Amino acid sequence: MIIEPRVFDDEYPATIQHREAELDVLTTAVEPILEGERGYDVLLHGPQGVGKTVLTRHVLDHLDREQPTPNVHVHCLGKSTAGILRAILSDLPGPDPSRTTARSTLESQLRERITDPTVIVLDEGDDLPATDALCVLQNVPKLSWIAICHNHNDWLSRAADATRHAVTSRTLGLDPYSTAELTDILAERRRMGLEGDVISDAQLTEIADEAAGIARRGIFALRAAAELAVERNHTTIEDIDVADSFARARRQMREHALDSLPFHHHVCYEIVRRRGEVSASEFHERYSAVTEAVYAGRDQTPVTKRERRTKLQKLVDYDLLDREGNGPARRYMARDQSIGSPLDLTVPVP
DNA sequence: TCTCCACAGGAAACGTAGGAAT
DNA sequence: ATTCCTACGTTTCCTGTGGAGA
Repeated sequence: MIIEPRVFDDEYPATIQHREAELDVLTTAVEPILEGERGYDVLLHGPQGVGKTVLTRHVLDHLDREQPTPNVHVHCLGKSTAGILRAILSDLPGPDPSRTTARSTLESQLRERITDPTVIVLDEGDDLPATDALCVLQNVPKLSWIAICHNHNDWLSRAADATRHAVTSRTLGLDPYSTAELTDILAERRRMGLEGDVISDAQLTEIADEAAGIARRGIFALRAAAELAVERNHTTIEDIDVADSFARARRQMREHALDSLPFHHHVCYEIVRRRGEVSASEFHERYSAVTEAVYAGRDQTPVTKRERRTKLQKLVDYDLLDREGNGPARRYMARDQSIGSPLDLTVPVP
């Protein structure tokens, strides 16, 4: 049924549909590069899964075909200024900087290595204003950047004046797609990734509608529907497969997110998940009760309350936990209690 | 309404691993 | 071999906030 699984991956280079105006703005921003000049800096914003990264890749691939232009894609989430600079240098020709190379050294290496127009894509850049990375990059003559974030108002209010000034005329927002637009996008994936007519137009529209304009959600659901049909020995995707696809797609996205997190996060997640819902005080009480068993024989040691709060925040950001209330009334709950940690954690339930 | 307590989260300090310099 | 330097993860300290109880 699925003839080309890659079609449903985030990185798959599909054609860009229903983003003509946005494509134009981004293309104009990199146009000076064709004249050997530095491009314009851009802030690209919009909800998760509406194609910000895909659009950026498309524009840079097109630019590269017209005139070979180095570009570096950096995942900024959780990185410090030095971490971002190091990631850029690692991707450029030349020796990789070490973990402890001084920041000032990284800055001068960057200026030395970037002699031709280069574009840096700062993906997941919501926390960039808290770092000095943009100030450093703005001082590299031939370098321009495209920062990708979710909430641009918040981003701009936290950004340094120079940064805000650089993107005032080039802040570009991507809205969720309409159901009709997303149906078109899904139809293309159907054509490239699935056998014949295994799914009807009406079913595609249903998926698009349920995805509420979020392309990634729709594409994941389409793949999930096909997987379910195969597992159930259906010759085509049936309505029941479509109906069940959304839960499976959400589950896959969350499992992937949990997989990517380190040990402490798994401990915190499991404590909340096994209870379903806990208050902050119950959480800390439980953490203290299980640490001896959970951390026994490991390199890591239990973390303090303050650090646990940071881990919980990350789990909320990753859509694995939800929370309600403020202060002492705050409660944490698992978004999907059926998703367990892939690590075999022994968190005894009393 | 006031006081107390626990939590949230920002900022600074600290300890450590590991690369660079001597 | 040693000493120094750096980034990073974590802890410590702190201020602000909200609910519970008097």
